[in-house]
Amino acid sequence: MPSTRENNKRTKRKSILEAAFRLFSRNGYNQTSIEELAREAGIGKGTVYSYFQTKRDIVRAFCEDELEFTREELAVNTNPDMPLKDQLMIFFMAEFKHLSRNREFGRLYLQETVFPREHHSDKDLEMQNRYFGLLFPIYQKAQEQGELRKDLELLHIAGHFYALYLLLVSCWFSGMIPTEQTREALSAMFDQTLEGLKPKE
Amino acid sequence: MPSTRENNKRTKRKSILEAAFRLFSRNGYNQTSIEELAREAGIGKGTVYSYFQTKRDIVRAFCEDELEFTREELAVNTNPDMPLKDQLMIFFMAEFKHLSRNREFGRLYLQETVFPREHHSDKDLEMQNRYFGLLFPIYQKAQEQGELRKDLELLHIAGHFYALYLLLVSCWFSGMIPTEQTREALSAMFDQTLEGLKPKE
DNA sequence: TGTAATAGTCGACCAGAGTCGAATTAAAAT
DNA sequence: ATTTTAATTCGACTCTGGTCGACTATTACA
Repeated sequence: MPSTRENNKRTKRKSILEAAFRLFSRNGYNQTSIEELAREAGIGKGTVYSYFQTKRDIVRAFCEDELEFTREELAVNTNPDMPLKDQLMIFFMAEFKHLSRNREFGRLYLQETVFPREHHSDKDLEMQNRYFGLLFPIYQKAQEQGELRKDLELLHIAGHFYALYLLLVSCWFSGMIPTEQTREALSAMFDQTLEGLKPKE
Repeated sequence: MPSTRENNKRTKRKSILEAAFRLFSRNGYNQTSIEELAREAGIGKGTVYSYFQTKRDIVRAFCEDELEFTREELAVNTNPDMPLKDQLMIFFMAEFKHLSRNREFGRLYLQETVFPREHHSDKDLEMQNRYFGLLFPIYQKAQEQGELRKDLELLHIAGHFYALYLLLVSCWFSGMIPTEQTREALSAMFDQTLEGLKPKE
């Protein structure tokens, strides 16, 4: 029995996120006040804070939903028999596409995720595990097929590629790499790395 | 002739930074109000804002000073004849030491530097150039001495190691790597990478 | 030395993030 | 149906980052 309450809660949460998306996208994060946001969502200011702890948490929730969606979609469209390089490019470029569509959101989310004030919470760890769960099998298979050295820990491999992705994103944010060149840049960095991680003949 | 004015300005700027260091370190960034900071520095609130545009700029200025100091010190203590790996470890661990001593400052600084709202300013670019200026010669020499493949661009090499350092820092902030294990973790990642970047026999 | 121009200081003020407890509404108990 | 209990909503309120313009000290110039 879907009680009136639970129903209401989910609806309101969604309407807050939708209002946030509209307003943040149109006017920017800092230019949108919580009061305005509450008005747009048709509720009182205080109510917003019973759904989200802080203004930033709204961004975070939005990104997490979006990211999950992106990754689910990806898990379907990806083919585990492709070469490692291709799979990595598809994965990280999808991630980047999501980021570039929501530059401001993505920025705030990354700031807090990559350099968090507190140690990772359970929620963070869960997100991380889901991320690894998506990539580990790909690296593992690549090891089995001789595309990667077998003496490397999966975690190190995953970290290595993730680090390069972070660098790309950082360069993009700071304007060193324009959007059109991101693919090429990432590709070059991955090639360089894959060259080093493949087994010796 | 050091005019009364310029003298005063430098003194005040310093006293703001010192007060900020004391208060931010003791009570945290968010727990310290500008008014409190002004009181500690012995000036009015408005005056703080004639020295720094925003509260965060205070952190930024502090870090830039500190970073410059760290790097100058390093330039003296480092020996260009050491193996590449050793030099890199010294450089990045010095950087990390500075970070871990001022965790909160470093965090805020990295957030803005790695994922900036705007494209890099002239000041940012200058910092970056000074950074590259310190490392490029090291990589170049390593290429000449056969420690690194010669077909790689210096920028790519520098980016690669910097990316790994960023990852380390991120893992440290999120609690995945405790302080005592940072050296070991960085060392392992560098080994893995150097293996891939060295010339084929 | 006196006066005009300029640089530097200050705190009252404003706007917006986040809190709190009173009021309202839904669910449970009788 | 009525009362009790608990969840939810709300906006007045607080606190703080940042602005503004009146005030003061310094310098330039007559």
